[in-house]
Amino acid sequence: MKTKDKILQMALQQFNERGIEQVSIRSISSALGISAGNLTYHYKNTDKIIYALYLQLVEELGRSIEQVISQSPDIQWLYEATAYNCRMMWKYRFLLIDFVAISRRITDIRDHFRQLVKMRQWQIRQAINEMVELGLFIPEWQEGMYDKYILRMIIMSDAWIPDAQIHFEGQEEEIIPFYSELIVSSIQPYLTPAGQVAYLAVLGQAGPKKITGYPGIDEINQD
Amino acid sequence: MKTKDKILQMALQQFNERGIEQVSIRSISSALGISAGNLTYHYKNTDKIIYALYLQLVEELGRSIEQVISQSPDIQWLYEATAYNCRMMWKYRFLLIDFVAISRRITDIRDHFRQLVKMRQWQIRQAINEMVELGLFIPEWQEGMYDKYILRMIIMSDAWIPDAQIHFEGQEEEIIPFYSELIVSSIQPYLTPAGQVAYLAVLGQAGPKKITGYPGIDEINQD
DNA sequence: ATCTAAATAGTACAAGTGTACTAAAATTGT
DNA sequence: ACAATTTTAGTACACTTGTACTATTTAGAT
Repeated sequence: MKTKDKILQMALQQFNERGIEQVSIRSISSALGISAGNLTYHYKNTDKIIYALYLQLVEELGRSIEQVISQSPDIQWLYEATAYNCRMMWKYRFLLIDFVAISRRITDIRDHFRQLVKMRQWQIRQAINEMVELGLFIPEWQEGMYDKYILRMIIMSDAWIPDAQIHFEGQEEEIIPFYSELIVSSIQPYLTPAGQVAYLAVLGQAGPKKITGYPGIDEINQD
Repeated sequence: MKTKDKILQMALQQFNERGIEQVSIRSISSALGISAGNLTYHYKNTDKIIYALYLQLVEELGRSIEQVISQSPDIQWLYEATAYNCRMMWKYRFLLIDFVAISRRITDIRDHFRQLVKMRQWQIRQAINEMVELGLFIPEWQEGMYDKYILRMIIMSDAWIPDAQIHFEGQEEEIIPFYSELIVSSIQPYLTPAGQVAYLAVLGQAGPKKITGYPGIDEINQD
């Protein structure tokens, strides 16, 4: 593996584990057993590394969109797209955890991200429109109803990561399925009876119906 | 005003404007025109200041809960409680923007916050149960439906701040009403017809029905 | 008025950071 | 084989940060 890739790999690991403030050119280089001078040859500073990793994330997200845009959307598709997105977000979670700080330092990222969100909004909107046609989603009975829903969904799809970081400790394997399902479950009240059936079928094969493991949930239901 | 309070005030301002990494004992003290040595006399380091500000937030949030817990919940109550929370969150927004970084540095905050979330979950659960009794919310027709909803709502009530920070620039006055309504609007599909009426009545007096201003929303609806 | 504690200023230090620079080593093309 | 380029190591510097410490001023109590 090229040094340049090894740097990105190690940087990603350290960013995710420690947060961006605790990672420096020296911490990465010493972990890799290379000199700091060598690292600065490849990446002038940590901001350049962050930017490179951001581009990686965008590319990986884009790849999923291409894959998925060909077929016509259904509940299964929605679930898988969400799960895939969650996995990618988790892989690059430091970006979302420190996103405001990062976007303050690297304004290119903020500008690009804004575009990305617009694209995602548009794509989800198209998918919902199609699924209304297909009789899976109920028609929009209040103006702006689905726009708001989409916005909440997009915010949620970034926000679960800080939440997971705070409330889960250790048990990493459970995190992705838990939050994937939590996010997808927000569609439930917008489904037609036919959509409900499809949703439950997907859930039946993919995940549990009851959320457990999240600290606090179980205690609520005891009484 | 006591120096100790002036420090907190200035620190809050700088934290919100620059993010925690860009604020130091020296930046605060020089802005106040006092010596760094003096500041360390009151607060040993920035972490102590952050913790003090966190306690302030918790106290202000708690005050709203007390006020509100006496009366029986309705849609109006839900809206006002949400708006009040949003205002408080925004006032201490740096805490939520950098929450993961902060909770890594000050583990007391993380532990306390976990408790706080549990409390909020429980309170919302009680309120929803009551509003189901009152015929405003539909009965829970799927196991765990409201638990998931509550969790999404709580995540959202912290997550809108980073989103606002990225997508809004300048126009601060619009932010709170916009996101308050976005959060509250998530209840809509869970309302009974009677609940709908109450919800629309509250909206009519408090905010616009259509979301505008959020970059991207308007473009979606052009076609 | 004086004694004591609180509050403030100022200085010094060790540690860490990005940056710039030089020189050696490795790789590549011809 | 050799020249040119890329890659690597190492060093030095200016800057910032938290921390510790001393000395001075201010305020309050008796």
